[in-house]
Amino acid sequence: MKVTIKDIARLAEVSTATVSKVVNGKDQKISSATRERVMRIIEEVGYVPNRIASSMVTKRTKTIGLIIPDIANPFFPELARGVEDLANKEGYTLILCNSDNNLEKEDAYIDMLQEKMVDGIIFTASSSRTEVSSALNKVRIPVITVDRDIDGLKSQKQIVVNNEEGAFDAVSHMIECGYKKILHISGPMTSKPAQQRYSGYLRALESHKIKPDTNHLISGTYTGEWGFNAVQELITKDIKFDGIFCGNDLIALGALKALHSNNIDVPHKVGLVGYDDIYMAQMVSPELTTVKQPNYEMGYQAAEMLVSMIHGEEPKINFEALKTRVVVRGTTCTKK
Amino acid sequence: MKVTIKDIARLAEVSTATVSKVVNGKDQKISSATRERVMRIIEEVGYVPNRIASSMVTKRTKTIGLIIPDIANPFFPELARGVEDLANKEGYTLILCNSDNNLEKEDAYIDMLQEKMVDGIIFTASSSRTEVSSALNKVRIPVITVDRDIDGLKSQKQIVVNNEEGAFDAVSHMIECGYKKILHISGPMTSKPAQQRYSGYLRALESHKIKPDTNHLISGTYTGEWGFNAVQELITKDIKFDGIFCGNDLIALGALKALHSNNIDVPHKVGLVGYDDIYMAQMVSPELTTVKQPNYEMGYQAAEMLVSMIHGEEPKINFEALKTRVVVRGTTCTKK
DNA sequence: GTGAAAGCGCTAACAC
DNA sequence: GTGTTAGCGCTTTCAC
Repeated sequence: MKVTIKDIARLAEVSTATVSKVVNGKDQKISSATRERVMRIIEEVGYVPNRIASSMVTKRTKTIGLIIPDIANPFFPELARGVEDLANKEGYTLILCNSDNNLEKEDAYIDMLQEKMVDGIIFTASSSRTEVSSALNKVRIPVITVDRDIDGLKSQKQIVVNNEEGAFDAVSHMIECGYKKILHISGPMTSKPAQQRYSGYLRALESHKIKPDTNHLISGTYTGEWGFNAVQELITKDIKFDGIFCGNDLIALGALKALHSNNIDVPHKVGLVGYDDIYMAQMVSPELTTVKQPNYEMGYQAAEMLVSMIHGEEPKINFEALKTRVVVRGTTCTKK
Repeated sequence: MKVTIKDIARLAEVSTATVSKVVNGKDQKISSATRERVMRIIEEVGYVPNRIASSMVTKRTKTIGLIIPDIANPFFPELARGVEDLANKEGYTLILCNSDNNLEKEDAYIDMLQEKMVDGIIFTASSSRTEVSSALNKVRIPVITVDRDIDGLKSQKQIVVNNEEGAFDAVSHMIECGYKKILHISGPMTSKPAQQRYSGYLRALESHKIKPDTNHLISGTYTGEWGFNAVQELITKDIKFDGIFCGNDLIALGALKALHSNNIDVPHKVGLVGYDDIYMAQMVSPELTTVKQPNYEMGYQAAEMLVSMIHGEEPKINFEALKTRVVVRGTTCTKK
């Protein structure tokens, strides 16, 4: 039989109220004699407070939910880690949900998290979500969206990165290196970041007076396989290019592999730039030039914002667009 | 104000017991007229059942905890994904905890998970854990250890892979390719898997009558940086080798990078084998020969086992050692 | 088929 | 400083 606060109270010959106070550190008014006695008993019998029961009365579970497409996608572990670190620091616990970019799964998780009475939700909407669902709309707890904003989500708080600018900087860098025919292998164009990176790419070309190629945009999925296949096809179809700006690092790594297997010299014949700066970007050779996304920070700051909302503080900022940075490594310049 | 089961009962002019039954599908004995009325009201007012309150009485939270060293380490996302998939399928929710290989953090999480009344825990012990802590010992809910077993954990159920055999197979493969001086760059030798892989490595050499080099074992951490540095040092110190068996893929990828930057031809001059078969192993060129760890399956099966224990079924097996498989790719053979 | 009522383990207001 | 007590929202037994 589980030992409860009543057992401790009985054994220590105090009331449950007293035990509750010492367990929760609200023991300024408890004499140190009783405090110590209570603590000794707790230790002796191995009492574990039931936070579920506390939650019943406090209306706080000290739990937050994180909904992402897929933790196995290298973009998300760091984000998740950032969230968990802040959560842990603030005494919160993290429920992890993988939506697989599936709207129904997303909605099911949103409902479930609310049933479990989480105090708030951090949410990376799937790339296919274009508008607010009814599940999302009836949420009455704080929600922060990360990386991808959702049109029409009322009183929305969000953490995003400046994708347009990041892409602009990356492509400008490529142009300055001297690459002339730069294509863009992107992720699914339904996703906001993909759209934004694409506009940044276009703006960079424009501002350098370069007219984009007819076939400049090749859109697919955010995977290494896609990057590999896209480049293979380019080569098969004999489409010319001397630079590729990729929608993310996975695509770029796949592209790099395809370039290598076709004996195309990177960076001398073709320049290659990714996006995200995942761990692996530095583990290939040549190392991948990419746009550093502050993934960990996004998670951490989102959690920070969420916790402050949970505590009832209106966050100073509703919208934080974190800065990206082009990290020049071995797949660009050294040039030509 | 939150709407509760009482509100629904009042609005539908039934008792809370009836509402409870329809919400939980125990409505065989409820007339379809009332059932539908109740469901309509629930829908109309947007009632969300409070599972915390149910948990109070059912003593079930339908939540499991997962403690791993670090979700940002590429080994764990797949494992976590496997756990979450099974959990979700069975109606469980996953709490994610990163221990950073820190025993205190681990113990704190163990306590916390119990306070939150999770129904069970899946646990990858940190590489520094050599014995059962008191926190771990007073756990009264099902625990499954994954990947790393813990000496002395009573009534332990575990999922591990056969590390010794995996290493044996990998090194045998290298020998058969013709590599003669094969070194082992390992992770921390305090960790069980590291020890087991090392014995597999030794056994393979022995069984092929090869005497290990004086400097054959170079142990460090499970990171790409370590692999890179280890190889650099080997080269600086002018230690000869024509094969490296690495403790994991990260180390191998780092090693590959160092080999490339020193213009050492892989696989013709040096053969290289990793361990784990992380996603990135196929994204480098040449693609990495490695030992496939069924990470996803480990997570999935661990969760399966855990759920069956939660349901009170003694699992048929207490100990499941999953098979590994050598995946021959571009960093070995093609030989010499 | 449906409802009344007890109680899960805890906190917080208030009394003493 | 410490105790009494009324719930928190739900499930479940048992009676009708």
